[in-house]
Amino acid sequence: METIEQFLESKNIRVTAMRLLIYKFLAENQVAVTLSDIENAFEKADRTTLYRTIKTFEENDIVHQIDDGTGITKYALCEKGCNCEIETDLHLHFHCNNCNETICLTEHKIPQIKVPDGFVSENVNLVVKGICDKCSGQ
Amino acid sequence: METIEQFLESKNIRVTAMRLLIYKFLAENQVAVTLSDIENAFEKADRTTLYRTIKTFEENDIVHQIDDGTGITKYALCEKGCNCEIETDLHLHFHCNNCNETICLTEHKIPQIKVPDGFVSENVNLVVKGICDKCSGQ
DNA sequence: CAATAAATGCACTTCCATTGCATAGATATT
DNA sequence: AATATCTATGCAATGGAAGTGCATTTATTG
Ligand SMILES: [Mn+2]
Ligand SMILES: [Mn+2]
Ligand SMILES: [Zn+2]
Ligand SMILES: [Zn+2]
Repeated sequence: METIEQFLESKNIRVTAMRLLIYKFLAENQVAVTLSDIENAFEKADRTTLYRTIKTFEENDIVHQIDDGTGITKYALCEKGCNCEIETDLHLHFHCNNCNETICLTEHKIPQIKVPDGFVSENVNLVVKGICDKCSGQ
Repeated sequence: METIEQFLESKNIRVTAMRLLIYKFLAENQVAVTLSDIENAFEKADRTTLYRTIKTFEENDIVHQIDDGTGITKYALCEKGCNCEIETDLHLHFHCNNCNETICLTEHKIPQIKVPDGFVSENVNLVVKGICDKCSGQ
């Protein structure tokens, strides 16, 4: 069982208190979070530090960015076995129009999309909007 | 053959010089344009007017908004027969990582996307990124 | 023509993302 | 251990795009 410390070191990222806290925060949240969400969770920390921490994570394929169409960038931990380095994030994202939460549907891979002749598809962003299970359920 | 004037009137939009110019500009461009693109094309006009014109078009299903992941909203004319009022834009969009242009692939409809139980899909945003025909071709 | 309504232009605001630079903290080197 | 070196953090400022309030111009109506 790999600790977070070991995991970060394996990515050649220095272990700091802040990074551990933010990593744990992301791990606790099953939904994608905004920078403001992180900011609210760590009011003592500076916004820039949080921003740069998440960028460091992103550059090292620890988190992936999600553009769910709200205009605010969201972030979520990559799955364990994900190969962000090689291929881009292939699962789809769901944005709830009711509670405004965005979640990774990591089980749901994006289908192969046909593009016209002459076009080369490199990656695909697929966001489904609607009502999430928590909001639709009773 | 319907003129632009008649078309705007059919949508209960007053015909103004500015609106005609912007409509023509959109019709000339086969690619999706940003507000800045329009601004550059009409340097004499005020940004707010351009902004509000495009919003008016959007509200009346003359143009649709495209979020291609660049962070900058783009707009394109709706197809003639499109039923924006009823269903959301169902075709996919292609963003070229080389020339940065985004185009509507109106022929390519978005496939039915399965979502997990409890989730309700209301609409889907699908953007394929890669290399466009102009950039890949020789 | 007067009264009314809509479109335009200017200024300003808000929100989020991003950067420069100074400082604190950690690592490496002697 | 002391110093030099590098990295992470914090603060302040910037930039870009979207959006709004209000005055003015322009069009429409009676
Ligand atoms: Mn995801
Ligand atoms: Mn389109
Ligand atoms: Zn919900
Ligand atoms: Zn291209």
